[in-house]
Amino acid sequence: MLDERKASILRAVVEEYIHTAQPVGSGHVAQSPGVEVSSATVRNDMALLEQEGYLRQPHTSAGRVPTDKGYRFFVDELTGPARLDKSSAHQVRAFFDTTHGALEQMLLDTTRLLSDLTHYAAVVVAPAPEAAEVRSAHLVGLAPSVALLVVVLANGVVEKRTVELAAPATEVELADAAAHLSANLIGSTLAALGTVAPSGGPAVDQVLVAVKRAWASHPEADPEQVYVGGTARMASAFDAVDTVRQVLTILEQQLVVVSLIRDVLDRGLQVAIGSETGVGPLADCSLVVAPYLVDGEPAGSIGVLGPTRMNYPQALAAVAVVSQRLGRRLTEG
Amino acid sequence: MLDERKASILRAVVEEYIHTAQPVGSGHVAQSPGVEVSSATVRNDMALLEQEGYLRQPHTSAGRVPTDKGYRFFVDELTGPARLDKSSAHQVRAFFDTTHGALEQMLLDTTRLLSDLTHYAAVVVAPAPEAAEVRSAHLVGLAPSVALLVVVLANGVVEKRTVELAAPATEVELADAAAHLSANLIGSTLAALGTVAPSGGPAVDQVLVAVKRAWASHPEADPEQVYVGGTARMASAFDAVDTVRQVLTILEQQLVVVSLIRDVLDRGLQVAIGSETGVGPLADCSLVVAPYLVDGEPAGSIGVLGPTRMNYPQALAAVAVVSQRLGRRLTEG
DNA sequence: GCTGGCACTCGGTATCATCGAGTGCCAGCC
DNA sequence: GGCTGGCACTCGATGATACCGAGTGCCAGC
Repeated sequence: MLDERKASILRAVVEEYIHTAQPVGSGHVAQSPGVEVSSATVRNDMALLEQEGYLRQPHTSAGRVPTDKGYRFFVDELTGPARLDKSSAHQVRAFFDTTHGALEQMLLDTTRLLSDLTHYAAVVVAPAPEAAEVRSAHLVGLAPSVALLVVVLANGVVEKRTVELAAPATEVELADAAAHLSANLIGSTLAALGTVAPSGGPAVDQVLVAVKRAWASHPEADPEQVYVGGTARMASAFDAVDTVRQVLTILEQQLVVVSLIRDVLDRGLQVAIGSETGVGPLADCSLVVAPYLVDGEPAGSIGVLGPTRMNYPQALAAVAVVSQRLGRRLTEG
Repeated sequence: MLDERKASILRAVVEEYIHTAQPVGSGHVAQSPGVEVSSATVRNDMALLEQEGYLRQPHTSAGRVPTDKGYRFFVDELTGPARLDKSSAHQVRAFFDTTHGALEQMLLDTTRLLSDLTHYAAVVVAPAPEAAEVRSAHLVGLAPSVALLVVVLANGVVEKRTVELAAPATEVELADAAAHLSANLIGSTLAALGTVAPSGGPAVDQVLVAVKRAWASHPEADPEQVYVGGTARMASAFDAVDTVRQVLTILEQQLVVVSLIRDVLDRGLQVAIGSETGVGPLADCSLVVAPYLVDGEPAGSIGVLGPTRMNYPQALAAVAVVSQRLGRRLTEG
């Protein structure tokens, strides 16, 4: 696609621009290691690279800046699998060795870790509760005809739903219904809730119907819990306050974030660059994502959001390592 | 403290500055309703107001800007209890009439509501779990010597702790321990957990000891859950991207936010202006807070964080109304 | 004690020249 | 043919200069 020299020149432009955030001129590129030709030759090639859409000139007679396509080529072809530097690797290890407590807290802390590693904003999508095995189910009365369904999953997550009963139920009836639910659900996933058979007793069945209805009406009360951290980093990444505002607005919409990440993963990508995200306000942002596996199955995903001129090798390495360690940690339980 | 005319002039400066974000000159003030003197007189008074610390001149021969002390006087003496405008009041009512589902989601949505009403960032501190009555307690085995303590509170909150057992326990032993806990806790608060007496059986007692230890080591795994919303609004409030970054950094530190709010309330204040917050990076921010009552008892608090030149009457009204409605909604259950 | 008048300040804006990094192009060299 | 040095050109950034006007402090007078 690109001959070797053009590729080297593109690499030099991208790396320099990531470093300085200033348009890169032919002189600098000619002096880069890996480029052994004169600035005039570089100029010719840069003009071609611009024609082919890899580079862009902010103004006539300024240096060149990579386009999304340029970054894409850099990420796909010019960047090998990178390793985390020593201190970062140590930081990751220390984090997963010492982290403790509830899953939710760990996931939130993981956004901090990722953000510290990369200096960009970080997101962590929690494991889908549907995938985990049920360990126990309880029904607790809160008011005469309001109960709370509490389901404990094997990974330590607790799911709950408010259940509005058609008629008041006694503690005993609730306990019977819970026992029936437990008997049918333990060992399978929450998805099996829809197919639980009636138990026989009318009072208990009334409760079961209400439980099913409560579940069906909010199957995803946590539509896919997502944790966001390091948003303040976005303010360092851009100097236009309006860009910052737009990006923050996106990050506040959990639904958008989740579907964005899912979409990127569904396309088989690790990185979405600028307009590839499909989200207008993120035109100047790139997203690096990775799923994490629990018990060998994809459970959730993590990601890093930064400016398009992000340090891709570093971000990719950080996301890869953290997703792997997080998966391992959650598999251990 | 300030004679009537000076107060009127200060009011005019504050209101104008809140509106335009530009230093206010004597000419504009003289034309304001409520000020019936010439600009020369206004100038004299403004010089005095500056000497006394209510106003500040960004540069010689520019207009005046209120100081923290100026805002403080405005808030304390010049601003009566304001009412929410019609559409906002309607928005609040509609929100609390239609909101449903889990407490957590409601509190998160409340930050959206407050942020929409005021156009500033909003925080909601959840009710302290210690205060709520226990409705049921369960112990679920996750691994041979790991169990999960799940406690359902009367307000629908579910508290959980991972419990590391000294020795493996059977399902029956866990159930016995849970029954013992339930018997001792139901009707009182979680604080009573520390004083639960042994049950007699050694296997069960082993579990009880582990439960107490788990609770004691993370009494506040949710140190005081806090929800933050509308952070993107901070990017509209300031034009220095660095100020935005600093404020966001603060908002990301839940502990800081919680203690800040608590501190303000402890001082008996509704509003903390600029340096009154005691947090350096918030020198250009003001915080408007209010507690909300559940069953007549202070349960949690809500707040709005904006620039010092915020619309105080509006923010105070919004916070007052929302805290009241939220408390009522949570009291109903 | 308030006001109109006046000299003064000084930040913001516009104009203009300069500078220099960077470009495109071309003739010449290997 | 392809690379290179050279050259004229572009144009954003920087800085000097002037100007404008909103705003001030002060003072004499009503």
